[in-house]
Amino acid sequence: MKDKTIHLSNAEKVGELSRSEESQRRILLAATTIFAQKGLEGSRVDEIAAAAHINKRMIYHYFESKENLYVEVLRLNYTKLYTIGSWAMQPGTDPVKVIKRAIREYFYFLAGHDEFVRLVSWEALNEEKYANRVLPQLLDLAEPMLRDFLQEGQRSGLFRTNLDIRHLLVSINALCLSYFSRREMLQPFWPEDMMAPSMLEERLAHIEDFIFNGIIKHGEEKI
Amino acid sequence: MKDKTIHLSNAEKVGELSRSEESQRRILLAATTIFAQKGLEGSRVDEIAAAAHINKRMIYHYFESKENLYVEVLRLNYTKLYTIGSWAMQPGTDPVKVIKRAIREYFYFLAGHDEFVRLVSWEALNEEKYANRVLPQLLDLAEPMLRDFLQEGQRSGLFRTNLDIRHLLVSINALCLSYFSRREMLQPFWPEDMMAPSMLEERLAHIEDFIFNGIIKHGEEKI
Amino acid sequence: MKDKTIHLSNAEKVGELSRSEESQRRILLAATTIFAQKGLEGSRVDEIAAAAHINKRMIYHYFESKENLYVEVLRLNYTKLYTIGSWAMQPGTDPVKVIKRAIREYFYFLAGHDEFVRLVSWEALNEEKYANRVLPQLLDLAEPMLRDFLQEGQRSGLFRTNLDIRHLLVSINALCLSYFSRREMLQPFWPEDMMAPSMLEERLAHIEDFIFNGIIKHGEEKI
Amino acid sequence: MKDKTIHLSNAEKVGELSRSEESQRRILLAATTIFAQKGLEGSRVDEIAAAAHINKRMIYHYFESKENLYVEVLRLNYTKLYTIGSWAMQPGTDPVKVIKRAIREYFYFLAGHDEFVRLVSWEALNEEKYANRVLPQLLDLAEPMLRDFLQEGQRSGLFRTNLDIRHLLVSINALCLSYFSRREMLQPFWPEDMMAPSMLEERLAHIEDFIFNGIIKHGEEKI
DNA sequence: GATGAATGAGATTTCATTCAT
DNA sequence: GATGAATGAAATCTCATTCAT
Repeated sequence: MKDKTIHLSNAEKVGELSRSEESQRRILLAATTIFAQKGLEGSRVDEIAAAAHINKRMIYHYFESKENLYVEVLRLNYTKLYTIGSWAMQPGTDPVKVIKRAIREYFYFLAGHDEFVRLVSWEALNEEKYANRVLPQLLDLAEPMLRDFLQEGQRSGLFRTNLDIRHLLVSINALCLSYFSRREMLQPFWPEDMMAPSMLEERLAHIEDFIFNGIIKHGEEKI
Repeated sequence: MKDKTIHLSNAEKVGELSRSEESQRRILLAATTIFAQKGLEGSRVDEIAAAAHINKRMIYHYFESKENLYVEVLRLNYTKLYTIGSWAMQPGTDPVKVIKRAIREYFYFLAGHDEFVRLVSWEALNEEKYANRVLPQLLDLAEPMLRDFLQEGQRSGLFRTNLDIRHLLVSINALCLSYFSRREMLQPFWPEDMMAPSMLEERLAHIEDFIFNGIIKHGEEKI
Repeated sequence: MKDKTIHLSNAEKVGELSRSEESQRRILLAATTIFAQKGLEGSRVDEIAAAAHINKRMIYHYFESKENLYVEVLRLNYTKLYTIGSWAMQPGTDPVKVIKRAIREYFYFLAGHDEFVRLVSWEALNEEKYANRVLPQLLDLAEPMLRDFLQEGQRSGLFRTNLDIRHLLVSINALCLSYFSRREMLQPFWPEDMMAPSMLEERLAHIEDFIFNGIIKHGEEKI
Repeated sequence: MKDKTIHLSNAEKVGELSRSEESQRRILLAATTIFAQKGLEGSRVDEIAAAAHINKRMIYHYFESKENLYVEVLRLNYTKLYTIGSWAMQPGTDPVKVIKRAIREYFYFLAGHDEFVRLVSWEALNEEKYANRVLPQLLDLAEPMLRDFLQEGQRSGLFRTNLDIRHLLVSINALCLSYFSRREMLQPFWPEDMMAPSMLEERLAHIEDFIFNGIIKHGEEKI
């Protein structure tokens, strides 16, 4: 009951999950969907149990409380990004290509993981109360990776020297995330489904353009 | 009870509010604070009544339901932005200055209205369910203003011709808003209080820089 | 909600209780009966609400939790003994009469307050966990009274000098209380209803006999 | 499953217990501790299973229900007193010594068996509901023994003739038991740990003093 | 218009017990 | 005989809403 991470039983290290592990995974998946949709307060344990096809009692057996389950959902989903991250930030010869690739990976991760986008948004409103039980460990893991990646970008002379990396990261993140997190509101103004491949590529192109060029016609600057 | 907007009674058009109007205003202010903090689900009618120093029954008298009160809170706060907006988007001779000024106004509006930032974020997660009862009217009012403003920007040759205005608006909004909406998470990485005047100016400078220049050193582009 | 003691409202200092006070009193009376019967764990809030003819919600409104209600029940009932106590330990000329009178009062208090006997017994098993939230204040009030009473007893030469007052009190209490607290088990061995007046007098006589042939200096007996 | 007393299997009448018997004994011991501490309602089957290092299912296998297990715990522990009793009530030449010895044995049995003290107290509050499933048989066994013992006391002229034996037994029991059952409450008023050998002897001395200055015919004392 | 008391429906959590292996 | 997973019923507690004055 102490250690909530799911261990594979000896018998079946590969592939198959024990009955208990399978149940826990079902609960986590159902809870991810519902918490992402309705937030911690708005979600009902009954609903999660029904969606997981399991008796409500088992949720308390495995996760001790609704709140705790929520934290585990965060852990599971935040970890996914970390996993993608290690892949996305691989070095390469062309620094522009390297950064474009990282942004693309991140963007499509968000496109493919609506629950993640929403969980992150709930947590922003929760003042990261629950995420803070999970993030420190993940950041410890991710930080060296990210640091190397950024240093490489600077060394290669990609970033203008007067650019504050902190602000840059906040901004890139904002450009990617907001397309998804505000979708409900923006969709009416869009020519077609914002999740259509062409629209996604369009947004990504805009982001790249925006990042690499700014909005002003070159040669016309007079700031 | 149909029309929820507050009309001044004939007797006191100027300045003073009747007892009833005063109560309604107190409720709306208290509700703004609490809904902004905890969202619709997370807020308690009892808490709002206590904060408004009014009997809970009165909330139902004036607003009929918690949900309805929430919608009125949205209306009140969204209207504030509209009011600022008319001022921020005034034309001028220098198109760069005009747009910088608009961004600055918006940025400092957000800086000064944490409740607005949060209400907008809750609504994004609510799939704009409640905001949709309020936004159409406001957008009808705001749209011509915004359209004129953007056309002026394009006519003056400020925006690169291949720039999609929709994306541009989404991006500018994202760059401004995310600094505030993710503050809780970012603060630990910041050198000082993110709301300190110097930090706000720094962020604004970054946004302008970002918008007008992109991240790459000019002359080095090879995309 | 802070102060759980029941204050009479200004309007009706004498006799009548306000609606709210009446409800609280009904809850406390019902809870006394049920907690005395079944203990904290064994009692159901639903049952108490039904017995008090009130909505369950009000119990939480007035008392915040089942546990807290239990503590207030203890306070109410323990206070009764304190009230009796001030009357029972009045001084007099004949020390033997004085002490007999005190014992008689205590004994008949127990006889008439089965709930008290049981509440005290539950608390003994609860390791006085809840009583400890109540007793300190009551003991502070009762102590000087008791101290005077005992000193008077000693000054008058009633108690043998080698008698440990602490043990004496424990013993007198045990002799009185056990008749009631073990009644269920003893009744089968008794000739008639243990609560019948004659049986009560018989027990009291035994206790006096037992005590006075124990605590009095030999040669001074005049019972 | 009808007869809940534990029979030794033929194979191992002496010393060793079979696996099954060992399990049952472990359950009974764990259950004794926990039921004594928390009572029937307050104890959790899970907790007992954990304490007995056994699967919960086995408790149902051997004892059918929690309630039934509780009864068996009572049987086991009440039997202990009966066992001691036969030893404690041995006749002797000096009737005063005989009775003092019996009281001492009983007193130290209680001192050494906190679980017994508590189980007896829970049962008093349960109105002997569960004990009644166990006591009749034990009393049948114990009664002749006790009767002989008391008759011997009377024949030898130890008890004053006007003494009601029933009351006397209740009183002696109360004097011994209350020291332990009210310990939690009394301890603060005691000079040192109430279970310290010296304190126990002090209490026993008080009891004897109390009893013998009470029950013995005057003029015959020779303590 | 204003208030304090009350309520019913439903939320989270708990627990003795049983199934399947 | 033994085990881990599962369950249904019921407990405590919560909250938006309404009654009575």
